[in-house]
Amino acid sequence: MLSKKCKYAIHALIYLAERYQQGPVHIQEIADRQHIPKKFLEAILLELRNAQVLHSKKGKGGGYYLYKKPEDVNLMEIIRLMDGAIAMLPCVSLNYYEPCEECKDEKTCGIRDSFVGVRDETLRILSESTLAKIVHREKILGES
Amino acid sequence: MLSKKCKYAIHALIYLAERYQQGPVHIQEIADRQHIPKKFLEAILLELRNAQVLHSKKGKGGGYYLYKKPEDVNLMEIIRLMDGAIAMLPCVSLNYYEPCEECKDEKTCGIRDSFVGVRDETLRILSESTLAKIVHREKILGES
DNA sequence: GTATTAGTATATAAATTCTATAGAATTATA
DNA sequence: TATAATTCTATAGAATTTATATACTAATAC
Repeated sequence: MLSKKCKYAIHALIYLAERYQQGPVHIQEIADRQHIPKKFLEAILLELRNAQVLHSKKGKGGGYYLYKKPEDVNLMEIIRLMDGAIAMLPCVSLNYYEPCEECKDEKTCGIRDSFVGVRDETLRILSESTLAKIVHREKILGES
Repeated sequence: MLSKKCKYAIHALIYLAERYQQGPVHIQEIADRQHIPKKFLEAILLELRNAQVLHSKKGKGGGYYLYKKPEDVNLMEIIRLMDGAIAMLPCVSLNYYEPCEECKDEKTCGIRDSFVGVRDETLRILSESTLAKIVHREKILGES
């Protein structure tokens, strides 16, 4: 399951994607509209800024705004930043690889293949899911 | 990521699948061979017994043994028993459904579709991965 | 220079995961 | 029937992660 942190991040980013190139948005506004504790949201947005997904502007009229294009930010990236590995086992993770303690020998491990398959399908779908597509989808669903 | 509990369960079940229909196996033996804390393993095996995956025999000469056929136990089932939902969001879980707090309206939610896709692919692969196939795969990999 | 806003550091609450302790109940067998 | 072997039960607590709150600092616009 995704952590709350990750879900908050996704919703905040969608909110900002809907306002792409319309200037900075206050943390407080995002917090209010998406029902996210403000201080928790600050930490989340900060991480996203450090990852160059967002930029921020301090002082009056300041706030956060999407730096990357909405079509260049996808769920795979967001989840990795917030929750870390997407794979179900450390030994099949591309970005957070670690050998399994329980596992004597990776080459003769009978379960690895299954989890490699799950990982690949998961990454394929999540990387195709960009903020642009999500915003577009919500617009269409909202109209019908 | 799978919990340790779940990984322990998978390895214990593989161990028992390799000894299917060869009589009860001691907890201690499984614990030693798979490097699992004995008391933790006890709790795990108990759950699997309550779920009718294993049966047990008490007293001298007792132990645990696989009750279901190895071809009828798959990773999907084991993970659900140990860790609960497999889906990444509660609102797309088949067995552990809950509405998302963050979500105002499921019908106009732009991310649901992606996670439904991930869930379906994951379940497909995991449900195809039976203990029988895993044991068979390890045998082949071990020989080559 | 004052109000507004993000940024930083730290504390703490809450929940989950993992492991350990102690002993009761059951069974085989000598 | 006594003994040893084993599962079963209950509970406690350590360790880790997740989530939230408090208080203050730094930058910016006007």
